[in-house]
Amino acid sequence: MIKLFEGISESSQEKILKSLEANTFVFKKNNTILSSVKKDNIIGIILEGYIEIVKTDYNGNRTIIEDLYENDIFGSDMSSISNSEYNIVTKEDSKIIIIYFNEIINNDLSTPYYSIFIKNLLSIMSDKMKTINERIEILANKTIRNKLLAYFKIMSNKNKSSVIYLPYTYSDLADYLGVDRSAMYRELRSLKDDGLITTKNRRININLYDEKLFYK
Amino acid sequence: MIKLFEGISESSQEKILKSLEANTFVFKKNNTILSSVKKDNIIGIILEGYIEIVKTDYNGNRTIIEDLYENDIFGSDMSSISNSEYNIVTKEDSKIIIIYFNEIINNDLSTPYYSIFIKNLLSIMSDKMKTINERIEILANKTIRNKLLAYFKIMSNKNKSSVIYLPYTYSDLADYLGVDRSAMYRELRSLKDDGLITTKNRRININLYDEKLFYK
DNA sequence: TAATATATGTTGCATTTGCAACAATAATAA
DNA sequence: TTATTATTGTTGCAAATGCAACATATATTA
Repeated sequence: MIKLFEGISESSQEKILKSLEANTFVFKKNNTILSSVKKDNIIGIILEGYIEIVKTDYNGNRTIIEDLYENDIFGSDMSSISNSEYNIVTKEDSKIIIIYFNEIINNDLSTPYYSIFIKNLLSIMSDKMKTINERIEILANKTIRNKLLAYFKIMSNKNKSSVIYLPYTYSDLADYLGVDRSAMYRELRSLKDDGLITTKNRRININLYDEKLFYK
Repeated sequence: MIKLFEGISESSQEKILKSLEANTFVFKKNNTILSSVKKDNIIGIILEGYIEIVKTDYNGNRTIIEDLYENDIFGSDMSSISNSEYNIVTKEDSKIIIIYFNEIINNDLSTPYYSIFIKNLLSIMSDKMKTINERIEILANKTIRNKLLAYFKIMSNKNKSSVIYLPYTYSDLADYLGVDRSAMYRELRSLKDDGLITTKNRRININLYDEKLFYK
């Protein structure tokens, strides 16, 4: 079920999409679907699949901005004044809708179903802001250790479990945390040595309970 | 002019605020207006003044999350699953509106002016997402030098000028960039030595043009 | 299957950074 | 005005980090 269309009949969905000049696209796995071009005024909504937004700067430094799944949105949050390149890459076969933000704002379709649509969008954006802010909370930490711990805590809270599964490789995690991969490994080892985590492949068990050690 | 009410008559504004159970508050300078308590479901809109959102973690590490002026919003973006404390502090006498987000979503007031209101909010949230994302772009840099440069570039682009004025102290800047103050000073000196910036108090002139040096 | 590419894991070393501690200046309050 | 507090500016040093260069293991593709 697509959250964006919650409470809206299929025929109304079509009317909305038509009036917004929205387009649905289907992409195969591992395709760059949008690079730097014209992502200023669009909102993309993932209907199916798994895509990743990756920033590459002038030095070739890769940063994973976010991983997006069904119901997630992108576009409204990409900085247009940066001189880095954002790439939107499918990690699985994916289906997305692209809407022009101005169309949403300027459309004066004041039907009940359109107002539900807008509220759904508002709600999705609010969720997304929380996600982006968690990212800031992680990145604002000064040490790799604390970045990892912040990441683990947030993931663990989300899953309501002390076990988390990395959604990507450890290299990607380093890119997500904005740190060097080998340095991150050192810290992971140190966390293991301190008994704060145990890992098996991309499965990480977190012992949150020894708070003193946790925040050393 | 308050962007949130753009295109809405004063009488309609009142109706909206009443139906959303919104409250307007006035605060004197240097007051903590909301601490950790119950900020999950609210949106605050700054009508007048200047407020700052500051995160303090278990170790006393301070992070400036954002500085907010007229028309800015807060609340929808604060992570509720973190174990850090967020404080919202007035830096000047300020006037804000607090709205419960659920009221917005669940309100079925489908009048034309309410739909304008929602669109205004959508637009404000979209702007805010851009701002938050710029923050990520800054924090994702590995070195203090590059964080500073990213910050300068973004500010300079915003002002469309190679001169920027820090909106706060250099100590605050360090907290904003998530780095140690003295280490930041060293980098500032190095940037000056390389001729990339000149400073006079909180006025910073940026020489963007020597790109090779800029991204060394 | 073999060949190739990607991911994991480790280390030495130079650089960057955080921390603590200090002095000097500027801003604010009594 | 003077006293007090906050900000600016600097330094030595230990710790953390990035970088480069590996070896090994695991996936992926031909």
